[in-house]
Amino acid sequence: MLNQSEISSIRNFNRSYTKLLGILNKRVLNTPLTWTEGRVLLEISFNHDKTPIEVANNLELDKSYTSRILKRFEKNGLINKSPSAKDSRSVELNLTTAGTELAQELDDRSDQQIKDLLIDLSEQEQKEFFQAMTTLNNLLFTRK
Amino acid sequence: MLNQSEISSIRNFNRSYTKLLGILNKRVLNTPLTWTEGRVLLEISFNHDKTPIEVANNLELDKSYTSRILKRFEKNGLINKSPSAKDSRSVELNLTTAGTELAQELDDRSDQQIKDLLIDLSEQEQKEFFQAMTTLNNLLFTRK
DNA sequence: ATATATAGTGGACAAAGTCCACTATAATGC
DNA sequence: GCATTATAGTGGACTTTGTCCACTATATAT
Repeated sequence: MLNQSEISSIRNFNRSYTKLLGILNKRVLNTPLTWTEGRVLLEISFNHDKTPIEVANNLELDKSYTSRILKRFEKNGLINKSPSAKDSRSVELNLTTAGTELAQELDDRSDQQIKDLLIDLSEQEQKEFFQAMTTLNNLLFTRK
Repeated sequence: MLNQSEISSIRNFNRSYTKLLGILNKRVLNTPLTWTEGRVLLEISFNHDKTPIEVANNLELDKSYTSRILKRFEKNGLINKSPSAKDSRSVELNLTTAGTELAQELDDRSDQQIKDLLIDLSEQEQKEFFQAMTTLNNLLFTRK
């Protein structure tokens, strides 16, 4: 088991990383979307005909809250809703051209943010960074 | 420079870790404090005679928001405010006995959360985890 | 056919945080 | 020393973000 000093270091890293993620996530640069809205838009972009409930479940959002976001998206011409063929209670969501473009922009910016974050690291350090992150990912998230 | 697949992996890790930190941070178990309130309490516990503005700056909180939290803390008997000797516009913050106890409890719980997180890892894996996190910390936060 | 579960929506509310204006005091530039 | 400018703390008003509940319509299970 890790000792007290190691635990403290982990908590310290978590504090720093919380702050960093907060900065990365906070109002994605130069777009009119909040972080959650951005996640919703990207979620819809991943595949066609996703339903509101799928979006809500995948992102662990309240369905009511999700409904309002989607309504806004529709109003702003980012998505369109069509009645579901399989389930007439439900609707299928798809990005409009404008929505697709915005999703692409978000995606590009998010990539760029990561690149900017690592810009000061040497090639070697970037490899180390990636290795270390992969290790954490495996230990924390990919087991069971 | 990292390639697209590596960038995607990093973004994926960040999403997972955002979620994990969100769970860890969300309403610290069995206490009446929100995450931000917890941070404020711990911040005050770090050393004596901290001023509100120091708390606000250190945690990057709005001073008005901080003021309200502190007012609540005082009302609930967690801290007391005494006029600053150095600057008569300001006050010095100190934990009461109850505040100290609660801060200790928060601290203990936060430690325990980390331990719980790692409980399923072997000794060897915990060492790897710590190593990897230390690497990230060094590369991201401890340079310059 | 009836009971139960689920999808989507909106009203009402709560929590968390921001912005602005104000008072009191401190620090700075002459 | 005096005028100007900056800073600490507070509260009002507001926004953003998210939660909870109730309701309608449809689907699924018995």
